[in-house]
Amino acid sequence: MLTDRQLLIFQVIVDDFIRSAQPIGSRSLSKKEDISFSSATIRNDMADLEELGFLEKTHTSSGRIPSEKGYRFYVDHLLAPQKLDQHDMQSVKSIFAERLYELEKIVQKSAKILSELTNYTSIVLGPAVRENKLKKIQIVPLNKETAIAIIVTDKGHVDNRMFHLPEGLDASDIEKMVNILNERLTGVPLEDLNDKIYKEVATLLRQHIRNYDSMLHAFADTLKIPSNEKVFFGGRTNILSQPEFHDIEKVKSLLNMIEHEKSMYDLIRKNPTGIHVKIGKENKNSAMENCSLISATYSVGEEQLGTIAILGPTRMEYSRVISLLQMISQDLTSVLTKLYQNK
Amino acid sequence: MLTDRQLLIFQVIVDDFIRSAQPIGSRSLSKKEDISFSSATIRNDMADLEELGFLEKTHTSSGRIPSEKGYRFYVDHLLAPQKLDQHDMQSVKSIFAERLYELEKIVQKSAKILSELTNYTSIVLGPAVRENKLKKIQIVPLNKETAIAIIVTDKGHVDNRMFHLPEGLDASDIEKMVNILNERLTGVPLEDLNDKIYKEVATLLRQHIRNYDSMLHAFADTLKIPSNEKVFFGGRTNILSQPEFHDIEKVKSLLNMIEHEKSMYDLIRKNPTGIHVKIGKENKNSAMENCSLISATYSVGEEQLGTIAILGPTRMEYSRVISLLQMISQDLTSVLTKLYQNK
DNA sequence: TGTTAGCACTCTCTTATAACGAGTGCTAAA
DNA sequence: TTTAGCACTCGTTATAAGAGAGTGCTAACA
Repeated sequence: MLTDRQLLIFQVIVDDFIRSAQPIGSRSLSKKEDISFSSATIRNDMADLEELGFLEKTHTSSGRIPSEKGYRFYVDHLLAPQKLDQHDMQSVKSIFAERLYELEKIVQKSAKILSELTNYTSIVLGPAVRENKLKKIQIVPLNKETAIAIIVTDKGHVDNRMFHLPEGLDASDIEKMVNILNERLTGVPLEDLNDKIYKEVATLLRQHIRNYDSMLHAFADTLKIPSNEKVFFGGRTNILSQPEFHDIEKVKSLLNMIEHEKSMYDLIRKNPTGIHVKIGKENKNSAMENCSLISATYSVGEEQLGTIAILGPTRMEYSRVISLLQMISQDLTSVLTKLYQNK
Repeated sequence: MLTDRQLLIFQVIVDDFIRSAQPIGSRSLSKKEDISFSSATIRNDMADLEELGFLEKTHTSSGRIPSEKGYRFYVDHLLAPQKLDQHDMQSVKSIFAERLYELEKIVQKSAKILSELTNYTSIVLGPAVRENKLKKIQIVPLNKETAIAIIVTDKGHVDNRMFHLPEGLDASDIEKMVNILNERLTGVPLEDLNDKIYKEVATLLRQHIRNYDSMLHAFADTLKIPSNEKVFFGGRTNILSQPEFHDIEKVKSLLNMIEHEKSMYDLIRKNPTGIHVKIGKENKNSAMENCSLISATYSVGEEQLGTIAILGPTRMEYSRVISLLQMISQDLTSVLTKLYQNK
């Protein structure tokens, strides 16, 4: 469909625009090293590329910029897997240099490094806790009225909830309850805990514990609240240094969206394993019209754990960002697998 | 020093500027309802007020705006304690409407409501965990190599750290250790834990536990890391809707500063009990030159727990914000005291 | 037939100029 | 002491002109 020359021209336009953020015209293109045809020839090809929907003009007599369709084509067909340079490699490796045992810390540091390297905003979803399996439950009474339930999962996540203690309960009741819960619920995924408690543990509890009913409800209720999966950000305001966002009005809705963690979470969560690129309006979100989102998943063994993503302008350094994400997600996966695979 | 008329003029100028963000001149002032003198008279008084440093001009023939010194005078001497309107009152009360047991949740909700009411940025410091006292320690082994230490404090704060298990340790060792730790350390403030362990618990541990040395170190090391006190924000980007921050370059450093939680923490932490107003350069921070920070503390009983603050432009609604903070900090204090005072 | 040179035209951006409006300081009169 | 009047200042807005970078189209060229 496209001639080699058209491909070359298109590639040079995209690369140049990603660098400069300025529309590029036939005359300046013709002066480039890699290009040996006249500006008129280039103009003809540009007209063709525009007709195909790969290029756009900002006004009738301006240079061309890539369209969303153009970026899509660029990402799908023209992206040579680029090698990261020395500095990028080192920075990524530095994430794992310290001995960090806590998943959250590793994930947080990844977000920070990633945003510093790219000058875009990074978003990292912590592991999906709901699918973690219960390792241990503990109940610590604080005073006569309240207690804290502490839940530890097999992946080392710790969650805690305060709840109201019914009256007339003594320490031995709580101890019994904790024992029963641990005996019966260890290994159960967190999302199924509530169900399981009512179906399998309730009758057992009834036999051993006074005031079983109100205690069970108070406790089970706190389990219902989904533990909010954590979202970590790096460089939330990096977007401000991109020239396309120099207008406050344009940034506002975007920054608001970034601040609202829940919506970012929803945006990224559902991805299947692998690297995904969403360009401009492909993100079904008006605040992100001029943004692209590149995401990668990380896992422990076969089990997909979380997602790591970069949010930047559509004019993003796709090649480099993809390489970076690929590398980090691989490293994360292998480190975490080593840490948590062996039961 | 100042005549009544000058005071009146000054007050009207400040109030008007806080509303409109526009410099105000003698002629428009003279048209105001409360004012019955000619523009020339006002001009003379304005000149005096400027000479005293309370007013400034943006250029030679512009109207006047309050100077920082002016705001300071306004806050110190002209601020009538204003009653909050119905809507504000209700919103504040709504923070405590739900039965929230967890301190963090309450504090988080306060930040949210506060930023929504004021359209400024709210910053709330969670309780100073370091001063909490140990209620219970628990160690949950995850696998052969790692374990999680869980620390519960008397204020219901839960902290957890992963650490490396030395080899050749079995379950009974850990159990013994936990028992000893709980026996000896309950009631000790978190910040003293590390010290106390080496001084008082070490010898005891040595007698009962194999491999005592490496275990103790691994464990005590994780305690050393100060639990980062949490900072909650509301309306991080609200500042963008203030006209004085329409210029991206001006906002950038400010937003960066807000994103860097540590520096915000340091900015607010040290305040003594009560309400404090820092205007413009009184905040020793160049990014906050054009901002004011109003902060209030909240407590449990006599013990000061945390701080709640509002960051806005120097042109802030001082009166209303102060009233709001006063009210929230009182309510927070009384609710939390009720929750945690009774041991 | 594909490529190139030339030319008229378009649109943005910058710069200069003038007019307007809100404000000021000063002087003199009430 | 207060007020009216007046000349002056400075930012803002509107308008016009010119430069610069680009385009599309036509005609010549290899």
